[in-house]
Amino acid sequence: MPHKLFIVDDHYMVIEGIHSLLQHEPGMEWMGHATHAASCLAFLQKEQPDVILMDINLPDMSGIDLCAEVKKQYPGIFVIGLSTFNQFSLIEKMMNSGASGYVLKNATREELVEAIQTVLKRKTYFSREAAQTMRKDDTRKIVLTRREKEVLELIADGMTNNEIAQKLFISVTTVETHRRNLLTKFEAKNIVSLVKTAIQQQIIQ
Amino acid sequence: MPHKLFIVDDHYMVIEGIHSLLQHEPGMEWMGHATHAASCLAFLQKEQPDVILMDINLPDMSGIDLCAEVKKQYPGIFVIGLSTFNQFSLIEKMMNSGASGYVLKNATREELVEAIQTVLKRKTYFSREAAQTMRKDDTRKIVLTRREKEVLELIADGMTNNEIAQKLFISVTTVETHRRNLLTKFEAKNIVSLVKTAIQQQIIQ
DNA sequence: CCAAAAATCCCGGAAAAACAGTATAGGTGG
DNA sequence: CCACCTATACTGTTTTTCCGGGATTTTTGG
Repeated sequence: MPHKLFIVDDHYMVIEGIHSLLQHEPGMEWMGHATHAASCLAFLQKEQPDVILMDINLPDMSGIDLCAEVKKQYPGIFVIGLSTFNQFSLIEKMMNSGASGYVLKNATREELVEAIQTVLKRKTYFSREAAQTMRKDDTRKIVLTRREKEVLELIADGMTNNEIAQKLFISVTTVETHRRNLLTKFEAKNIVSLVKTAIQQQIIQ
Repeated sequence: MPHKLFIVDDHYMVIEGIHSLLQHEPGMEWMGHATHAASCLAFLQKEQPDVILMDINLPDMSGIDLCAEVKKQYPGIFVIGLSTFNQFSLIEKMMNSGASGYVLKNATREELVEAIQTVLKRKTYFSREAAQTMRKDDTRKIVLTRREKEVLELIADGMTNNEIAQKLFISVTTVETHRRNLLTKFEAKNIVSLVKTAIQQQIIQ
């Protein structure tokens, strides 16, 4: 029985490209595609593939959330994340949503085939460059509490400690403490450089 | 005589996808592809296409710089920018490098064909969403002087006015003046929010 | 239930940024 | 050649951040 494959990506040229790359691959059945999350979920109500290749940047929902939803409703489907971005934070979030693998869009046909075959064996697959990113992990993870992230976002919006205190109905000194803890966690010498690295590391937008 | 087409993109699936989408299009000859800037330039020394579809994110050089180089050496070749990102700054830079059009990667086959046909008539083409982005241009352009950008970068790295003054061999008060001018230009209430918008608008990295 | 983590709060002082107001030298382009 | 932009520089005041010390209460997970 051939393994059924489905792809979710908003780029027609990528869908067409993967279709073309895999069309002569034995043991794989092309079930079709969706260009957004909603149509993907609608399709799954009727038919279920064995593997979904899922882009992270979709117009209506992030691939990360879509993956979590799919795994919740259909735990048996294996999801492979597909993205241009070779970022630790993205790969990590995708895997936490239950994905079985992550493939960059510069993957070769061979990598694609290997990814699909590997996840079907209930193993995890990363394309070469993605695996490299996961290995080095030089930017060791900065973990913020809910409140700290909230305060950081307001700081990044240009609010002063005083304004933040009023907005959150807490004392200025508390805001000041959060600010100091943030500086320690980021090992930053001031808030400006902190905000820069927070944006670069996708901690805030 | 069919129009010769070449594509530069580091994503095999995109190359394959475009090839597949355009293979039955009459009047177009597929010349081949390159996955990085160097091999593109090498190819052009032997043969020249009429149109190049050029990705902006290449491993060895930005598509923006590659486009400028290609147009300098071969002004007769029409370049169409190709990218995931629908950002004003990118589209603008690509057009300033001499591109004739800009197509997002979510373009349909019809848009691709139209883009190629349009640029061959020496006209400019934008895919639907890219055109939208160019039209609204709500973030009216913030123009910084060379020195202001230099100072801004140092500020964003967490340096104080004093440190910057020493580094640039100018007075602290001069740095302070630059800082004030930056705040005025960005209409920001402090440097933190300024740095945030500067990163978002790709003015700094 | 209890320890750890998270969130809250306080003082005081030094350092830096923000704000207001001015000014001058040098280069560029119409 | 003259207006305009750019880069430079200064004085003084107010506001905000940064840093040194704490401390208490609430929440959460094993």
